[in-house]
Amino acid sequence: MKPLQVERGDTLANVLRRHIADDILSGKCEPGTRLDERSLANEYGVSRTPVREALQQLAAAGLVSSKPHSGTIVQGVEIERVASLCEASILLESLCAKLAASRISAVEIGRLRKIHEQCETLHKSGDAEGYALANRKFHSAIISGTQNTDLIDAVEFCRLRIAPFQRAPFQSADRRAESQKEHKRIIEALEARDAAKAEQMMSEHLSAAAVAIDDHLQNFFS
Amino acid sequence: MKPLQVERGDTLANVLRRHIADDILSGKCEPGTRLDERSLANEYGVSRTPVREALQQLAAAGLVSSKPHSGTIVQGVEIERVASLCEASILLESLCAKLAASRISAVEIGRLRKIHEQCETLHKSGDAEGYALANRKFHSAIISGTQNTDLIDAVEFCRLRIAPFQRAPFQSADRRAESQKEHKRIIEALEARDAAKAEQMMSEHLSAAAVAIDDHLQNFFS
DNA sequence: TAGAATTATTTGGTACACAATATTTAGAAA
DNA sequence: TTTCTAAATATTGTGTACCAAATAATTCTA
Repeated sequence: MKPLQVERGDTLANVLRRHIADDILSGKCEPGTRLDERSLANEYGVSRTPVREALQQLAAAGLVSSKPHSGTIVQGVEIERVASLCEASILLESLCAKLAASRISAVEIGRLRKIHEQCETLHKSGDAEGYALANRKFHSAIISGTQNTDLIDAVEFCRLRIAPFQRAPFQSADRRAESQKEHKRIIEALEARDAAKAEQMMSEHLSAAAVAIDDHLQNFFS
Repeated sequence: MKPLQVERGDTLANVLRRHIADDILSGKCEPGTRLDERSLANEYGVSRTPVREALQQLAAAGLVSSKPHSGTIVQGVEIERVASLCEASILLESLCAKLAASRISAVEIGRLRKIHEQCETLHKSGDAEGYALANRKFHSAIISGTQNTDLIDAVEFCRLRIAPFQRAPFQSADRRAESQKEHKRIIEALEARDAAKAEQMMSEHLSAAAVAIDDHLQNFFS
């Protein structure tokens, strides 16, 4: 039974949501896993009520899918769906990179550089999980650079869904090294305020990532 | 007490969510209105549980905002936020139009034309509410034309938030007439499979809509 | 073996109680 | 009067128990 702590101004349901979301994003809960309310309630030592609410929030975010009376499962790996997710992500994030080129602040670029350095350290130390996490931060930082909360929300909404599939490719040090080079080019384009180049670089980066994800899935299903 | 009917394979919470969402989108619940659970439960003759779940879903969609222990209110009219919403919507839907130009099926174009005709009828009969609804369908049809469910979800996620503010401008017959012309040009671009033009036309159309929305809000606050 | 009927299990919903917190109201002090 | 503090209030958040409804699993029959 895992102990939970709720800060003031927060709710148990929210804590649960984040906890379960972490388990999904970090791969502890594999896609396809059934999440039944009673088990989770027992596991965390709470009643069904907050568990239900947490699951509904996750369903709204698209991390799990639930059908009335037949429970909720972690969003599954349907290979053509991943392709669709990758395409959406490429389109949306390229758009963000283009926009961010003219809007991201100097402070934010500084933060971006710092994240990039952290990525480098994690890559060299072989911490694939850590790298995946830092990579997410890197992309979020660029999306935030658009300075438009509603655009940010929409794009993050899409990114959240693809997150569970983005970890796997980073197990490969080669892919991490490639990714680092691509990140560097993106930062340079942003610093140069070159919108077209930032868009182009982001598109190429995510296309490469998409290929890596697809590769991994193909291996998985053979 | 409003009677509710739940279809098989659906839940009361979902029915409630749609009902409340309609009330918000149609302007029956004005922005800023407090939605307390007990009142809603009494109003619909149900218990608090499904009401809570419906409200949480609406919060996830961004139609209402809720803070722990202090209830949920219909998302308010902050004028700079509307501008941000409009910009996000312009960017995302233009992207969709560009993509849809090469992907939308002939059947879908047919459906689009039909919706366009309905819009024409509603416009001429002076039914502003009906026009606003049909207008939403028109835009959704184009977004769906991208054939990418994840992109569709992300864009609709943004569109849902702006919906409450898009009704007002259509009170003006002039704006409806302009809108119709713009819609026509968009359809023609899509039929010609001219991606650049479809993108351009959609961007201009939504920019004009954004100006109309802003105009209306300025009048409202003076 | 395939299909139909039955059972089991899980979710969806109701009702009620109580705890926790934000908000408001009233009161005390400056 | 004003402002800060403290109690009162209302609403949300969570727990418990129970039942209904629907799906999933199982058994039985043809």
